[in-house]
Amino acid sequence: MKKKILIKDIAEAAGVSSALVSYVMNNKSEEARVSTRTAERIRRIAKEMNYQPNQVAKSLKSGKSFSIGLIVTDISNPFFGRLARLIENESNIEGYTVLFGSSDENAERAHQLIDTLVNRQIDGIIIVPAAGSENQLKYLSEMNIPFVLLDRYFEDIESSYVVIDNFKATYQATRILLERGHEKIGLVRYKSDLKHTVDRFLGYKKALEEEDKYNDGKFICKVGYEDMDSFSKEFKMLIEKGVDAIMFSTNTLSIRGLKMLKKEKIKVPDKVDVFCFDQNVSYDLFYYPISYVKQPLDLIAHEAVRLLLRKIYRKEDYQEKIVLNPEIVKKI
Amino acid sequence: MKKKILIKDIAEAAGVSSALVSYVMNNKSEEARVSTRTAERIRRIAKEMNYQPNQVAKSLKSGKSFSIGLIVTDISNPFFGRLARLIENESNIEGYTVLFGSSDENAERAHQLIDTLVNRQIDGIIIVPAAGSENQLKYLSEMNIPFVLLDRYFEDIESSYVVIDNFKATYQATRILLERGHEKIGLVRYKSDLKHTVDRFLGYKKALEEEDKYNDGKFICKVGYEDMDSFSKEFKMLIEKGVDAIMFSTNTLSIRGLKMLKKEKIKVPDKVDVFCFDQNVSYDLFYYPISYVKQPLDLIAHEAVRLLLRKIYRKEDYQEKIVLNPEIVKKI
DNA sequence: AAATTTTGCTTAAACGGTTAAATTATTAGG
DNA sequence: CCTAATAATTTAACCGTTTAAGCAAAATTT
Repeated sequence: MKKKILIKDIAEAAGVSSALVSYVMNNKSEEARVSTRTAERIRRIAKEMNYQPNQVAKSLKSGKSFSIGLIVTDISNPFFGRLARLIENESNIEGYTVLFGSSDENAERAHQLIDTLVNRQIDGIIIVPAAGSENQLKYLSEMNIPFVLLDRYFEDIESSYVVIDNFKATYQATRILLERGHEKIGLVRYKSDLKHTVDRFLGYKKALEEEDKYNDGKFICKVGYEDMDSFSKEFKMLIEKGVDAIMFSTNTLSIRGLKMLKKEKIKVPDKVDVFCFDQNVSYDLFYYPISYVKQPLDLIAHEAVRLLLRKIYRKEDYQEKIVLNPEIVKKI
Repeated sequence: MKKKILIKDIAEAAGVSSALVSYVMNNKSEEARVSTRTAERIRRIAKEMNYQPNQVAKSLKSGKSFSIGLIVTDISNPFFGRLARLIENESNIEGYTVLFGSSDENAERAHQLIDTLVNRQIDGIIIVPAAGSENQLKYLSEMNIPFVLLDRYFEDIESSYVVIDNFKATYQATRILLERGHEKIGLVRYKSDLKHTVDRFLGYKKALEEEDKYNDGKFICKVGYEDMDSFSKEFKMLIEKGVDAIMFSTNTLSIRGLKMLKKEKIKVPDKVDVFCFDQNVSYDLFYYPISYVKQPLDLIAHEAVRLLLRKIYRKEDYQEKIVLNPEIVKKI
C-alpha cells in the first residue's frame, strides 16, 4: 500500500521546512520571499511525488472547503437532475465540489441535510426549499452561511434567489389555451402553499378571469406530493367535469397526466387539449405535439452559482433576487 | 451573527475539560469512566446549546469522513439519476453523505473527480468507470481506498462490482424479437470496448447466430458517445438496410431511437419492432407498448452500498462480484 | 566597520476535535 | 487513619495544513 504524500514528505525530500512547501504550493512564494531556486525545486519534487494536498486539513485551518451543498427535492426527477448537472458544471469550473441531497419536499429531511452539509463545512448552499423550512433559512442567515434559493422562495424571508416568473408562465400558457378556443380549462397542481405553486395558480386564474371563465376554480385538481395514489382519482374527476383543456403546473404532474390520458384513451387534443410544464424527453414521444413552459435551466444554474460564489467571496449581506422569463414553447 | 458552538464551549458551560465532552458525545462514557451525573449534564447542555460537531475536524483526526463519492457518467441521465437517488438513500441510512460527479464517459474527467474526492477524504467510492480508467482504479487499490464498480467492470482489474448479466439481457431480448418472427434484427450500440457494451453485443450476436441470422453484423449501428450528431445518419442507414426489428442497448439510445422512428414516421411495430433497454417514463407515452430490459436498480444500489461499507469497515481485501439478473419486461 | 535593511528560511501556534497517559479524587481494606 | 485500589477527570499530543513571528546570513547604507 502506497502511502499518501504529505507536505512534510516533500519538505524532507527538498531539505526545507514544511512552511516553505506550503507557501510554494499556495503560490505565495512572493509574499513569503521564497527564493526562486528553492521554489522551483519544491515544485519539481512535489510534482514528482504527485503531491495532493489534504483538503480536510486545509478546510479545518481555513474554514473554507471549496465545496457547496445542493438540496433538491429529488435528484431522480429529471428536472432536478438536469439542474444538478448544470450546477455541478458551473461549480467545477470555479473549483468547487458539490455535495447533494434530496429532501423529498420534507422539511424534517431538509433540516437534517442542512445540518449534515453545514457540519461538513460547505462554503454555501443552493436550496430548493421545502414547505415549512423557513426556520432553517433563518438559521443559515444567523450563522452567516451563504445560501441561494432556487425554484421558489419565501416572501417573508430575506434571501437571494433565482426563480422564473411563474405567474407569467401559466398566465401566458393559459392564454394560449384560451386562444385555441377552449372554454373549460382545468389546472392540475400540487396541494402546497409554496410561492411558485401559488403563482402558477394565480397566473392561470388571472388569464381565465380576464375572459370570465374562471368558474370559481371548479376545474382545479389539487394533489398531494406524497399521496400520488390519489392522483388518478382526482384526475379522473377533473376529466368527468368535462374540461376541454388542462394546464399542468409541474413536470411530474405533466407526465403523470399524459400517461393517464393515454391510458384512458382520452384523445389529445380532440377531447382535451394540454399545456405542460418544463421540458421532458417524453413529450417528444407523445402522439401529439406537446406545448410547454420551458425554464431556462442553464441560465438558472449559472446565476445560482454566480450569486452563491459572490456571497461566499464578498461577505456582503446584499441579497440578489433574480426572476427569469419562462419560455413558452408552442408546438402547434 | 451567531457563533458556532464548539466542544470547548460546552466544556466551559459544564465546567469540565473538553475531553470529557468528547467522550460523552461519542458514547464512550463507559470506557472513559465518565460519571453518569456528569455525562447527563454534558448531554443536556450540548442539547441546549445545539452542539453540532465539526465533521472536518473529526475527519482530520480520524481519517474517516463518513462520506462516499459517487461517480456516474451523467447525473442528468434519468438512469443514473435514479441510481444516484437510491444510493443516496442507502448511504444516508448508514450515516454517510454522498459527493457526486459526472465523468461524461471521459477518463480525464474521471481522473480529476477521483482526485478531488480522495483529497476530500471520502471513505470510499462507487464508480461507473469510464473507458480507459483502469490506471485510476489501480491507484485507488494502491492507496487502499475502497471502491465498488457499477454497471461495468474491467476483466483485468481485480475489484468488487455490481452489474447485471448483460449478455443474458440482450440474449433474451433478442430471442423474443426472433420469436416474434423477425428476420433482420438490428442492434444500436455505442462504439466502446467497455465490458457491458461488448456483453450486450455478444448476447445479441449469440441469439442471432443460433438462428443463423447474424449476417456478419450487417445490421449493427455503432454510435460514438460524444458525437451524437452522427446518430441520425447512422440510424437512418440502419433503417435503409431494411431491418424489421431493433434492439437498443442503452437507455439513451432507446430514447433517441424512438424519437427518430416517430419523427420519420416509421411505424412500430409494423415496419420495425423494437426492444429497449432500461426503464424510462417516456416508454409509457409512446404510441405502442415498449418491451424493455429492466435493471433492478434498487437492488443494485443496495448491494453497491453494502459492498462498499463492508470494505470500509472490515479492511479486508476480499472482492465481491455481484451479477444480478436483468428482468425482461415484455409488453406484448 | 558598524548599523540597518533585505533576503531566505524556520519555528510554533492554530484550526476543532480525539484519545492515551497522567493526575487527582474517592472509596475500600487493613 | 493510612495505604491501596478504583473512579473521575485533566493534560497534552496528534491529525495535515497555514501563517504570523522570529532569526540568521547576506546585502546595503552610513
